[in-house]
Amino acid sequence: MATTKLTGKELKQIGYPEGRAIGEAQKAMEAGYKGKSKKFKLELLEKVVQNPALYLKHDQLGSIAKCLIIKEEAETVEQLNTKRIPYNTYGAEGIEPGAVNQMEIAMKLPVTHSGALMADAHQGYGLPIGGVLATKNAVIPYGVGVDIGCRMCMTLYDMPAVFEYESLSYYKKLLNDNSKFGNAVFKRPKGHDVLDRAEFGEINILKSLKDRAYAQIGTSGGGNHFVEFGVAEIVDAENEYGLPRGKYLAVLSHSGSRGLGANIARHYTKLAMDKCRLPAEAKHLAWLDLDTEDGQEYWLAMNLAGDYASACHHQIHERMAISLGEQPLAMIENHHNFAWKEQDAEGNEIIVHRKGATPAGKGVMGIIPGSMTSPGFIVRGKGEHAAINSASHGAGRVMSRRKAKEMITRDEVKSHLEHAGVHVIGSGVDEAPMVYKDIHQVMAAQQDLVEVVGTFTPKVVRMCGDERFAKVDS
DNA sequence: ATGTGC
Repeated sequence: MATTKLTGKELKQIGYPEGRAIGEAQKAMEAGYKGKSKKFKLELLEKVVQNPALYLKHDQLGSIAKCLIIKEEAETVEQLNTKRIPYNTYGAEGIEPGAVNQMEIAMKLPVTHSGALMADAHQGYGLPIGGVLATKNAVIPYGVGVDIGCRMCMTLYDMPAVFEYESLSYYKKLLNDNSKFGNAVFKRPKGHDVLDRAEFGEINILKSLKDRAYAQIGTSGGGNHFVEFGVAEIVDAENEYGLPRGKYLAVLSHSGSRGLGANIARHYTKLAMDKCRLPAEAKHLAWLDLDTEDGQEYWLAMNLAGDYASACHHQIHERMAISLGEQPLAMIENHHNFAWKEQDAEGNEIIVHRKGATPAGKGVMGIIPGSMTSPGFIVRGKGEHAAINSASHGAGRVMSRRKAKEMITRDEVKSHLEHAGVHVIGSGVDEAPMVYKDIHQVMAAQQDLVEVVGTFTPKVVRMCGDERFAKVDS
């Protein structure tokens, strides 16, 4: 019964390790010991964990014992290398020491091939945000990040890019009608091929995530995610879209894979940390070998989450195009939280993790957003091997969310936005423009990595209003 | 990032 159901926490208290044994124990108790008291169950399970070998052949408890024993055999303790592989840093003067420290730990992993630190780097879990890490046949869930497939997407329109007083309410209405933030979802979610993918039926964790993925498709979530109208200005006449130099009305979106990716990340991070034991300072860098079932499963699930994130953006832009009554001239998009199979300079396969970094292989197009009141950039990668074909994924935070809530007032943000002529729906002070680094300095630090094809100036922005904090609405 | 918890 619900009242006597054991929690993972209780099982850990009697000595159960993180991992499958906990789930097996819960299952066994529900199946064969349903009427028994909590005390009885806990005492029984404690005996199993203390001497699993005795219970291997037991009808109800054998599966728990198996997990406990196999786990012991599978668990290996990995050591860090004493020497770290050298790596390049871009814009070092603007990067906090915590991020550098995390990168240096990552460069000592036995599976590390190479790495680079981007100019917008700041501290994260395991690998810093703005960290690029190439490994040999291993994938690090925390090297991808919690929001798998977090990405940018921009559409450009052959429409006048004017934002006068009369047109503001029109753009605000389009944003309100065609995007959903926070917990909100569309009443009638659009279908998409990604929802029919076989992985949803083939991988256990995905079975339980499909319904919510269906409900949340086309939504943006929270945090630093946004959908905005603005002015794109193409400055490179030799661009691959055939766009003449000049100004365009543009829609820019930033979001990821919602609950789907978050739960995939959580599941496989736990699994990796369970199977791949590392010294405390590196524990979040636990990896999955790509030749194992878990590693292959994560790879498939990660790619599904990436495609789902992409689908969400495409639906946002599709809804906008319908409302605008125009087809976009071009769409530019890129993941910036993901892992790819790529090749090093000698042609060997490497697994490149970009955790808050823009792919910038030669000729690869991408978007590097600034802040609400500073421009973003449409960029073309230069294929710089020293940066592992990468660039920053934005300006980078200069102030934590918590600090922003302490230091910045709603009025300050309001007057800052007013002065810049930017109109905002939603957002909190923790996403105020002043919490970000100067994008121009960041771009200056990565001139060898990308060339600028165009700029984007936000005009009407929608973010997730966070009612717990001062809401900025102007 | 995430129904922000395990």
